[in-house]
Amino acid sequence: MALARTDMTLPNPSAKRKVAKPIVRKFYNRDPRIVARELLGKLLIREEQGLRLAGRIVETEAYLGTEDAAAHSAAGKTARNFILFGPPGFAYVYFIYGVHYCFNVSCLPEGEAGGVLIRALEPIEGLEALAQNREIELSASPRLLELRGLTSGPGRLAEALGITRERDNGKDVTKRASDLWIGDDGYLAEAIVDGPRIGITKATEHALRFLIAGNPYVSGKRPASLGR
DNA sequence: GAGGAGATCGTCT
DNA sequence: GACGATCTCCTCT
Repeated sequence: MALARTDMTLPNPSAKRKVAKPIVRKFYNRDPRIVARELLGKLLIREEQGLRLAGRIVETEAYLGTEDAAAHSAAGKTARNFILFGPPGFAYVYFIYGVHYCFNVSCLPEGEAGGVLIRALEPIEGLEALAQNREIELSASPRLLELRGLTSGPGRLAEALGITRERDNGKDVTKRASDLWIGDDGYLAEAIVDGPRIGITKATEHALRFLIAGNPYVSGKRPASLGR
């Protein structure tokens, strides 16, 4: 696994970017392993009251269907996980450890379970609002470590974007009309690495975690060179 | 810097 | 009643 680079530039709001377009549903109508890999570099966007919060997806995990012991869908369809068995391109949000929400996107055709967990984002737009949602006060010129704490982890990014089960479970992320959607601004993730999923106890032998090599905003243990 | 434990509650058996 | 796709704080080295 590649170590994170430390010379990564901080988000530059004035940098020229293409306008993000929603990703079509057929993108999600594929094997979660492919979707998880190709979602890297895309934008997760929350729009509310004329304000846009956005982060670039830098880390994902694929969860397969009933054959994947670590997936919520392993035991079959339940009141909680029915979104995973539905059509592709819909948000599956669940509450974990009594504290955190986690955001997934459903994959595969209706009737087949599969999903991709979004594990980490690189903050791109609405940094102050993201920090406010996390109850973190950013300094005037925030350092990498401050920004990293906003969205490096499933629970953190959900909190930063104000994602909850009540509000977002079942939302269509292929439609801009949703206030939570996934867009493509043409960014291409150059180097992608994979490895075992983390935070699980079953089916740990599969390399179903994908991340952009060298991106400092991924979750997990921070590289020693980044400091505490 | 690394590792461990507690928090806290929805879901499933 | 047990467990969990996490995070944060505290202690130890």
